[in-house]
Amino acid sequence: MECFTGLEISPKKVEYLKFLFKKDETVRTTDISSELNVDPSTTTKTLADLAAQGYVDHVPYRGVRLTEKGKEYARFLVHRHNILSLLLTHYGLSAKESCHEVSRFEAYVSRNAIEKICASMGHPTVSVCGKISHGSCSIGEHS
Amino acid sequence: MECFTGLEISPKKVEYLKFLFKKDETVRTTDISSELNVDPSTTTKTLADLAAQGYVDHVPYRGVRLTEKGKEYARFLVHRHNILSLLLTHYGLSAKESCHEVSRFEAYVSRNAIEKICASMGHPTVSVCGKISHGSCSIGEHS
DNA sequence: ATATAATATTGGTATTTATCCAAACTTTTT
DNA sequence: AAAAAGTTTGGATAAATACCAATATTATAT
Repeated sequence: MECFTGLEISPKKVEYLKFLFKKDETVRTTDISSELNVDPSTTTKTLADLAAQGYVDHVPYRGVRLTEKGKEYARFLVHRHNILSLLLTHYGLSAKESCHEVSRFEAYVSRNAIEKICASMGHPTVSVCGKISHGSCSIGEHS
Repeated sequence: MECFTGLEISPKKVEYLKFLFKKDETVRTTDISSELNVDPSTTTKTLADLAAQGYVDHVPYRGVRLTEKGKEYARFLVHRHNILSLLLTHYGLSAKESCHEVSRFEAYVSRNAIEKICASMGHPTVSVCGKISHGSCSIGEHS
């Protein structure tokens, strides 16, 4: 557990995992493709990478789902997105702007930074892109 | 003037321009290479790209310097770095951490966001990585 | 002023991330 | 079972980054 920096996967793969987390069930290649606006063959290939890294289980022609590791990681990814989006709204960006802005750079923000920002904000529970859970923070960890 | 989004150049090129801006004179390939820890041949090639995009003038075997466009752009790049670094220190990151963290994602933060953040902070004049000038903001523009 | 050293560029190659298309394959539907 | 829908494979491409070896240029030293 908790042995990740937040920088292990590429920007696009972050989107895949966040989507998978949101769906919380077995998802089909086409679902991902239409959500992310990429060719199904691109999805298949990306899924192969994510499976090789242990984030998803992919059964060809059947579907994908997050592994336990993938779930834990995706929980962090969503949390990071929410914290950063919330942060930007504190500086005059609209909810939509913040969310969009964050999507561009979130993959490069470390877990360490997010934990500090989150703590500094008092572990907020609501963001502009949805509720915030703290399962990936010090707080909320089943400790 | 001011017709850029802040997203026109890649992360590594941002570093080249910031360095060139800092030196503020003709710089040699080797200077850049040792600063950025890349092979001189890599520098030469990157410089060719930057020249093609109009940010630098490169005289082979002689050196590089920013064009006017490059200077204006680099001014923004430095400003962006400073604003973001300052921002992170407000959330419990040390100066060094902030600077390092920001270096990873700054290339993906838009000018629009920076202007809003800067305004929201009251156009601060000191950051953790140096003084902040506002030549790339609404404020400070010779208007 | 010329050999040598230092610096820079070119050409070739590689990796990572991301993407598409066409063809082949599997599953579902009719 | 045939057709349609969905998925995967194979082949290609592009951008960003980077290295090495070879070549070219400039500077230095004698």
